[in-house]
Amino acid sequence: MKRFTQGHVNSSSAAYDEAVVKRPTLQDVAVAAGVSPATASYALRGQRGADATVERVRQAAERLGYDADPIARALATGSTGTVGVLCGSTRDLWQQRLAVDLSRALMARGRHAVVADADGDPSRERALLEKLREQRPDGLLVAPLDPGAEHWYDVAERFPVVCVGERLPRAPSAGAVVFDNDAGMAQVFDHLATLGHRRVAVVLPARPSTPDRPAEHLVRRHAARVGVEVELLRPPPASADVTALRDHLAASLTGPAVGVTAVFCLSDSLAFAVLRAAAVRGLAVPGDLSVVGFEDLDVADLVGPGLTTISWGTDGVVDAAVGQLLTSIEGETTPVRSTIAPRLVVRGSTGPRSG
Amino acid sequence: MKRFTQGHVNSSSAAYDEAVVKRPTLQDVAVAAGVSPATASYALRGQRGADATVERVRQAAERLGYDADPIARALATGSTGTVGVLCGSTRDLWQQRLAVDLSRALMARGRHAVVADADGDPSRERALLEKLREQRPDGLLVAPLDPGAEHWYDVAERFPVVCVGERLPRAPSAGAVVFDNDAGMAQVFDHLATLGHRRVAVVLPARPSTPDRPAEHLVRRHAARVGVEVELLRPPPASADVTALRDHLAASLTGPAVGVTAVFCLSDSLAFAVLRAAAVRGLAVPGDLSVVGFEDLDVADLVGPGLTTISWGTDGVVDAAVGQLLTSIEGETTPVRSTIAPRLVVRGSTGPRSG
DNA sequence: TTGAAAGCGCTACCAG
DNA sequence: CTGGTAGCGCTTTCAA
Repeated sequence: MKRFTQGHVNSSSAAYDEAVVKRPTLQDVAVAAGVSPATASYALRGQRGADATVERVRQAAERLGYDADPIARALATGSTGTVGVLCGSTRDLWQQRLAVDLSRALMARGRHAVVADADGDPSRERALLEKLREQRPDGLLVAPLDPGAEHWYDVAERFPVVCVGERLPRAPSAGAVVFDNDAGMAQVFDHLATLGHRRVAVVLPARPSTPDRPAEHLVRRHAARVGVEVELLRPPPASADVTALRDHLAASLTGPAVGVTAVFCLSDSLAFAVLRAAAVRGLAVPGDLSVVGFEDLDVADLVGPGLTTISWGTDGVVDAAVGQLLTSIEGETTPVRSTIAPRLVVRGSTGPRSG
Repeated sequence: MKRFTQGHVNSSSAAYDEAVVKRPTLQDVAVAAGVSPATASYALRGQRGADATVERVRQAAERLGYDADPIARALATGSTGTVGVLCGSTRDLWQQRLAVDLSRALMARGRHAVVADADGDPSRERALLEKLREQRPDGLLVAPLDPGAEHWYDVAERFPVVCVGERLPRAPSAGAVVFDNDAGMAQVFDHLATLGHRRVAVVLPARPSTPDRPAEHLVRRHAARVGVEVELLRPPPASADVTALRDHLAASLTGPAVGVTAVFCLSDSLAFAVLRAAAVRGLAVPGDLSVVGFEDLDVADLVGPGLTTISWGTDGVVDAAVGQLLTSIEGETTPVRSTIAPRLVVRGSTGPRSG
């Protein structure tokens, strides 16, 4: 068994344990190649050196199975290659997907992500932000629970930050990837109005502090434009629990939202909850109730049936976010905004009380 | 704007830019507290020192807003606090969930995860493993694409490794969290047989190299036990694409699997594909076809309808995996095995050609 | 109980 | 084109 040691040499009788081989260092490579550490360092990074020397160093490194210690490199250069990803809640399938996709994209670009999940709790969001900062990331990608919070300002002043799905009003220096909600809602309301729906419920995600005024405003404007009556539903943040949320919505369906023929949800996870609520109430979807989601998860074609959604092209979001962040890390200072365009995916929604 | 610098002091005219404040170091704290760096270091970690001294150092640190640089600490101690998580494919919703849950659990335990996703490609699995190793993680958590691959041996010899969902036959020193497939399949076949199904198709996940003999064997044994005839379906690895997989299975439904009344899928993602295939063929689920999944995703209650599943308690998996890994990192050398027990979740599956 | 000093492995300056 | 060397910020030994 050949095992490289890490850490202090004094840990156990390492030097005398033939099973333990010290991991080769740049020093070792330099000696093996008959050059100085400096030369070896430059050579391996292709920064300078005569071709012959570079080749010799490369061979030596290869032979020893050397590769640079990223920790030591990070300490020397001050850049860790790490990007912090902070999610509001990976219970939300869209964010879950976002988190893994961002990880993958970052790794493909030679960096690595450290994902933190606030799990719906704003105070945890704050704490995790602190933890991520301590890791000295090169930048931060956030899908905030509470975009209006004060702490984003400090963070954005110290690290390149790109925010996904929102703007950070308190942190003008942060980049952002936002959805063209205006266009998306236009499509949804046009669709519903065309089908003949006159009264629709709109389910807004709960916000820990700042209620989502802009979204609310857009909803009202578009509803008015196409002449449909809206009933705003705001399930409390507490109902992150699946059944609690379902029951809350089921109650709404017999209360404030009684008689609506369509429900427009501002996230797919909310749409799922509405589908569950409809099942509880014995309402057929899309027969009795048309349900529209505002994302487009892979499973959207299976649930329901007939969940119509807005697709925002996740790939575009990931590319834009990672792209922005990396240029920002590489020195660009002016914050950028990318906007993602919507595309309506109709899956068998119908007009009111038809089949 | 007050921005801490990272990296070499010589980068730009840092010293003369009043907007830039150098992040406080242990040295600074030591000076402020009137002690040596060594004393400060010990004091902050509560390792030694007179109470008064410790308190003084604490105050100084607090006042300066100091917190230790994890990079420097990692270099000095040889332990990075990082755990590599390598997933076979986060396209699979179960693994996607696993990845984020592991990240969360690790962070809660004071470490952080770097997740890599092989995305269904065994050669990428190998490459990513290499990348993760270079990060000098304290340990590795893997959900392998190809458990039989050679490279697991080397890795397991050099790092604490815990494998979830499988054993690594080539790496006896690795820990494992496995599912009690025997019990799970017993439940599934009992269930189907009780409902009166006589002929069921079983969809096995494609393996890049080693075909999953043990699973196949279990299937045959349990099928024989309850007297049902099985038709094994192995969609090719190439059909990772959603529609390709669906079409492949739809073809099977009119080919080898014609006339089956139930389909048992060894993962929920496969079950989803079967549901799509059934839709293509115009088969009602669970009326014409009962579908059983071998995981229990959160959305399982919505798809279908009536997807019966085996629940493996994700929390248990995560706890076991992280627990094993951390004790292994902390010095325990003997590999552990945890086994997760199954629980059948029946959602409206029916007997053959009934309603 | 405290401190001086030697690393950890690499990068980058500056001189040769 | 190359090499000495001074850090990066922390931990840990060993002596006081």
